[in-house]
Amino acid sequence: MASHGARSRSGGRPTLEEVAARAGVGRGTVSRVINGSPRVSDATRAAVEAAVAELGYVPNTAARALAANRTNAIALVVPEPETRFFAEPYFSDMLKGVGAEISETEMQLLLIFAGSDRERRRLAQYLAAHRVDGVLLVSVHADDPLPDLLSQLEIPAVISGPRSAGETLPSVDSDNYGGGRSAVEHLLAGGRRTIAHITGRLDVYGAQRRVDGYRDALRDAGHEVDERLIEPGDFTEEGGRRAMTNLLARRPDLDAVFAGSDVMAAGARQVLREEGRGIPSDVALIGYDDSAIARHMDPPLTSVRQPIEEMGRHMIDLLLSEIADRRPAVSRELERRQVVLATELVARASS
Amino acid sequence: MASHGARSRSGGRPTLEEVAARAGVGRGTVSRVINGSPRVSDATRAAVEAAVAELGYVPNTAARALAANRTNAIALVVPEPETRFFAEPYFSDMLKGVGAEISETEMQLLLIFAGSDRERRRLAQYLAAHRVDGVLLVSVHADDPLPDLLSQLEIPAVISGPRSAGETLPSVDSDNYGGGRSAVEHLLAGGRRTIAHITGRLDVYGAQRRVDGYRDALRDAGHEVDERLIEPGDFTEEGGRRAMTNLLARRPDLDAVFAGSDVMAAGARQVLREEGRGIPSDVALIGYDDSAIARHMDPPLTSVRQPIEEMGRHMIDLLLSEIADRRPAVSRELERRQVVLATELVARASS
DNA sequence: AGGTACCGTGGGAGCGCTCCCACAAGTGAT
DNA sequence: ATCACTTGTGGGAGCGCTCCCACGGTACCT
Repeated sequence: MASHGARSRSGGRPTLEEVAARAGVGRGTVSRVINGSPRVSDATRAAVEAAVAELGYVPNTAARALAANRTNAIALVVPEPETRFFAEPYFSDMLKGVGAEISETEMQLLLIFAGSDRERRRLAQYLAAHRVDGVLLVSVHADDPLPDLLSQLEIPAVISGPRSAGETLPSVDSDNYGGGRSAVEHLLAGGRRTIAHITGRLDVYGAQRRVDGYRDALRDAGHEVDERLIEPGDFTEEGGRRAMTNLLARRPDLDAVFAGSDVMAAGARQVLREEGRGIPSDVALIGYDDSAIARHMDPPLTSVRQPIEEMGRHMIDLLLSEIADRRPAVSRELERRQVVLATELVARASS
Repeated sequence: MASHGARSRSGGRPTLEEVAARAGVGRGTVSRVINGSPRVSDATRAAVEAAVAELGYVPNTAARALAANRTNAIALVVPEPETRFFAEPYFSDMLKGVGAEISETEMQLLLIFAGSDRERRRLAQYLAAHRVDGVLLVSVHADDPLPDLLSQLEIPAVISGPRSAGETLPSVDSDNYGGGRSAVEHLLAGGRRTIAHITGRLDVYGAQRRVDGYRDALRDAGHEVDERLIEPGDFTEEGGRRAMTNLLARRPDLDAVFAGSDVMAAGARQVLREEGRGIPSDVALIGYDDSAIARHMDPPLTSVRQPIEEMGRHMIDLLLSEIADRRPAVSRELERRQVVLATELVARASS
């Protein structure tokens, strides 16, 4: 009676204390059972579990987070203006993988958009407040300050697509090099000889790797690499058009084009059509991503598929283990954790 | 010295108490400033704000949630197996709108997948624990138990796409009726007379409304509605193929098709091609959603665009106001809060 | 002058947990 | 029988806030 009375603000939900009373044990014991500690006798554990079931007890996350100084939440940070990430199927597929994997755990997934400067500042505050146990970073640019901020704050993070060959953060990526190779090898196998490449934005490491794959595949097949056959694009349809136009001007004799994305392939296709080149009769065309566009293009577009959903799963796995065995930053920098998943060439009528 | 010593588990971040000490005021006063209470003198407020800035103070969310019994979080619940929602551009666009709007606030966005039974049970627990202040429900089926669970738990919720004309939950929708009408009116204006309709899944209210719009547009133009021109689809490409085949068998004289989705239109297009019907020379084709498929189809597909991003924004707005002015459920059932946004017909070469 | 009304402010109590110390009881070696 | 562990358990203290009561100070009435 000394206090202002039970505020009972929790909407009548049972607390640890009540479960303890019901089970005839102490608070600590219930906590131990809830958290799966082995230091509890079987009989006691059973009694507590019964009480939990009878009362329909659900732990209060906020109290837990406050007392234990962890949040049980991880953030997926989306650099929104990067439309590439929002492009189908990348975004939804990755989310599917992430969602599936995380729902196996007690963790909750926070979605944070870091597009505008305002949002970036908010995110920085957010991270400074340690409101998440870990961060999933997707499609980060080479010069993005976010990764550094994260390691400075010592927040575990996993990146999709390393920023460079020397990436220090754990990362999950698809085999862009192999994907590029397989596209070229497929075209060579189809008898093509003059194969052009429309690259993605070259400040994206994955796009560089695709170019590397393109080059090596040609070399390994005994072809010389003509730099005039490589034209930079920017992942957009318009960029694809422009690149295709330039390529045709420089090497009108080309008989195949490997585009660094389906969207750019769509742009290239338009130009080829306008120029009266048949696909695949005159020019074979290959895209990258295996998006809806590829399936519905006319002719249907051969494309390199990335296991994006699986990448999402791996990212969560990596991040969780990163959170679990946090050890001194020193030893962690030594063991690089990089996962690379294989791509798959989906052959269709365009090649 | 009586205690186990300062645990200092918060990673050295400043607390309210420290800010108070620095500013030379009490804890309560700092709290008032942080929460924008008007009951603080200007001088005090300035002092506190200075201290906050100097110390780089960021409030601890968990402590706040625990003390105030609210979470400052809202959940976006995604019924994952509903591939329709995951279809481009629906998902990413809505997320863009939701993300943009929520980043204007202090709220955080949780993404929860409720596909499998396991996930559903987890969600129920989650909600029972009142771990979010409100819920955004997308693409809910007429028989989904979730909405009832939410109102039972008295958790504010907003639904995208009402389940029926008598929807009791606040909802945001696009004008499916008007969209259906505009498609048909466009075809009529183009001189088409025998207009077929491939519907979406009719257990989706929006799909029904599109049919209603189709019917009324024909009637209002003085045409009779031939039920043989209406064929149920299921939003899939294969469903579109099947429906188109049936329609051609029944009414080989049709000169236009309004498909309830772009994907179904893509299926219909294949069949029309196979049957040697020219698009739009013999048969005009219209889709719905204005997805990437529509833009890249050959010929480019006329389609009805929904302002999905805007819908996302409105959903957040509705939900926040719902959370803000929580009042007795009785009075809230009376005032239905339903927002309907206009669609836009995007004319392309297929019609 | 005394009363009444409000400010603005300080700080106690408590939110529901986890952490950890203390302690009883049991086990085995000496 | 004594000592040293180990195992299971209870409960105090504290996490960093919000809520709300209490209280001194003004301002305005009668």
